[in-house]
Amino acid sequence: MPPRDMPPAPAAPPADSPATAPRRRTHGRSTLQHIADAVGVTKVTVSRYLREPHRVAPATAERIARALAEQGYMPNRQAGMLASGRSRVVAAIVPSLANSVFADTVQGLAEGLQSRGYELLLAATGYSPTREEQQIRAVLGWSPDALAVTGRQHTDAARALLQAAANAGTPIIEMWDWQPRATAFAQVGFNHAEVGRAMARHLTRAGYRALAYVDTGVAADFRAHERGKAFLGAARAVAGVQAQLLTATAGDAFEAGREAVTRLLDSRGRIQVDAIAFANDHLACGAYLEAERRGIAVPAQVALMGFGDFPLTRQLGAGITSVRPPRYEIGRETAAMILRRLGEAGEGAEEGTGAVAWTLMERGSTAPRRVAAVPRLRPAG
Amino acid sequence: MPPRDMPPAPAAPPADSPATAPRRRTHGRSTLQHIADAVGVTKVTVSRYLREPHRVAPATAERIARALAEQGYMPNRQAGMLASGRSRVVAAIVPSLANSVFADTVQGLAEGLQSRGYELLLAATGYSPTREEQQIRAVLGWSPDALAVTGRQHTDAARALLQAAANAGTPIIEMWDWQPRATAFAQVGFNHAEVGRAMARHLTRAGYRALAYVDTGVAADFRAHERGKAFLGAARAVAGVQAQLLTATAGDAFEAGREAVTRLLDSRGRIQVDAIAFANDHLACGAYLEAERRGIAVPAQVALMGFGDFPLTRQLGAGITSVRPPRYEIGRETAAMILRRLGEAGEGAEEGTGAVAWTLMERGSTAPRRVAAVPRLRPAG
DNA sequence: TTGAAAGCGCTAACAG
DNA sequence: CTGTTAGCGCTTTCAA
Repeated sequence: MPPRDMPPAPAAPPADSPATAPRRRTHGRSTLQHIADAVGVTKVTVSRYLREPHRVAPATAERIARALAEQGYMPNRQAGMLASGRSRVVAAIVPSLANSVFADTVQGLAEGLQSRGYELLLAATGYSPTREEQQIRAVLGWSPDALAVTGRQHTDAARALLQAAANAGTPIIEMWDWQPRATAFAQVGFNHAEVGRAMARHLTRAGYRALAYVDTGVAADFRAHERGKAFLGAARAVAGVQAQLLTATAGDAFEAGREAVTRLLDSRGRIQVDAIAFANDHLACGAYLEAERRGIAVPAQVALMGFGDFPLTRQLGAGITSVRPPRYEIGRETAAMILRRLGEAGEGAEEGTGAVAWTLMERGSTAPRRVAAVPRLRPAG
Repeated sequence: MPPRDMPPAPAAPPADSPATAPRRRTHGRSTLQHIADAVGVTKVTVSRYLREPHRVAPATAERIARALAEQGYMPNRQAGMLASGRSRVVAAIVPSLANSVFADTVQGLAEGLQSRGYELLLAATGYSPTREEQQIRAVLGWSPDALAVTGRQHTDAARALLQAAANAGTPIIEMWDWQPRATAFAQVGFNHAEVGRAMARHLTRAGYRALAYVDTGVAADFRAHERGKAFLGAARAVAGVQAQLLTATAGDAFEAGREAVTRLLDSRGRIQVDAIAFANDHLACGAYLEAERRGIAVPAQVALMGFGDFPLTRQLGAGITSVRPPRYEIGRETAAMILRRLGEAGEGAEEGTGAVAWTLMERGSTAPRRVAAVPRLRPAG
């Protein structure tokens, strides 16, 4: 009874289809109708088997299963989405896939989502707000069940698109940032101003007094700018501490870090600050290599710290102090929050605030300065 | 005449729709029908305006344009795909987005494709063949217009899926590898055996005689294994040259590179080979740092070379010699090949072989060995 | 436990 | 230049 196993060539005219007009074009793939014809049921039953197997008679189920396997059936997601209105797709937009920081977040997202049968649609903006707007527009065309974007800075048009989607019931999550005052959308991340302050505190407490923050040359890395601003504010608030701001050149981040160091040298080639914080670890590592080349001791002559906790920070010298952002955790928590809002909540279904913890990884590059180096800060007696 | 501008709330029952049965559920988004109602035409005209604007009367066109903007219309891609049978989506499957090598390829792909209005659907396998199979299955459900995968090693089932898709007319491209004998699918990449041989040749010509190849600990990085195999073969074919194979530990690649160096030390802490080639630059850089820590001079006591041309290779010591793979170019050429096969060929529409050139970047870490170091290879006189 | 009917939003002929 | 007709492959009531 089960007919030929050639997928797209049902032997007889399908009972359920208008026998008069032949199928217009079939893309070579087996459809529910083909399976139904092979088994001798209607496509509804096959569809039901696929979604709620227990609601189909065991005997029928078995024959359907066989036909499915024989024909190598693969569901057409477009059709499914169109009919059901739910896509089982979550879209995520990140600045750059080449940045390992976001790659880890995406990894966490993918793991959390794919375990529940959701597909991940990914787009990168290259740190360009207008490109982000385009990408938001593009992915919304896919009717994702949810959308995760990076940060809280968007063009007005992008914001409008997000707001419209949110109003239509699509969960929108802003990743990698976190503000205490609730914003228009859900957030999963941490507060970058807090990190900037913590970096300043770490250096001042270790006894450093002449500080610099080297910001990234990437204009649209708003979070790095925010850390820098907070760093400077917190540093300058400490008595006896000076702090200056530099902006790294664009291009190769290692070179930019090297160059930042050379810009901080005086005419006799001596470093003018005693500690430098960087917007990211690439810059910090480049700076370390330049210091090493010039015979500037780290941290004896200058302390260095970065952000991102890249593997290389553990390899250079006595280690470069860095802040470990919860990159993977942001992805996981975003996935969890999306699933919750989609009503797919697991056990611990409580809605969190979306705040995720970061850690300051203290390494040799910011070892406490010897007291002798800051004599004037202690009372003479 | 143009009615209210509330998108999903057409004032009157749509002229073109069955007025008896109300729309079942509308996802809050404006549809072609809404626009048509607002303008007073049928949805076909609106659809036509979207695809072939010049075939619509200027007056109508302008009113449609206005309605489109007012309602913030966004096409439903699922519906479009289902109706047209073409998705304007190209899927790509890479081992890892965290690996900058593939990130660049994806970048090239995205640029080449998005300029022609194609969307990129991305999936990562984590270097797992079974995961690749799952991902292939998943993305094929989206009916992509083309599919690019990485490498030529797939599970049998994956190969069958690809073959079926290819038979159904979907262009399938294997990226990052290239075999002279045509394989089942189109290829865009380079020959890794050739690279391995070139690496061996580079070292032996520079006068190194005791070689090692440190392969990656990632079991499914077949291309690295291939380079290693060819490296050993070519090295051993040279008179007086010895070559051994090591496999790096898994985990942090810098640490693995360090560890490889320690494994190559004799009991007195002296390095037993005079040159090491690595499966990738992370390993090579880790090795350099370990050599530096131990006071082993590079290249005087040991030469090092890697693969990938990562930025860090330009920063350490006098530079680490590496092979620059055409990462971005592979993406671009894959895009071009796909567009050609999809009949969207641009000017230079000739089908190439898909072979893309790599470059050996010679740096200080493999400077030619002084003659004195290999005395026994020259005739005593 | 299964089926019939209707329709998701859009495109593709073919008329007019 | 515009409309009519007929689906794309699947899900969803509602009946049987």
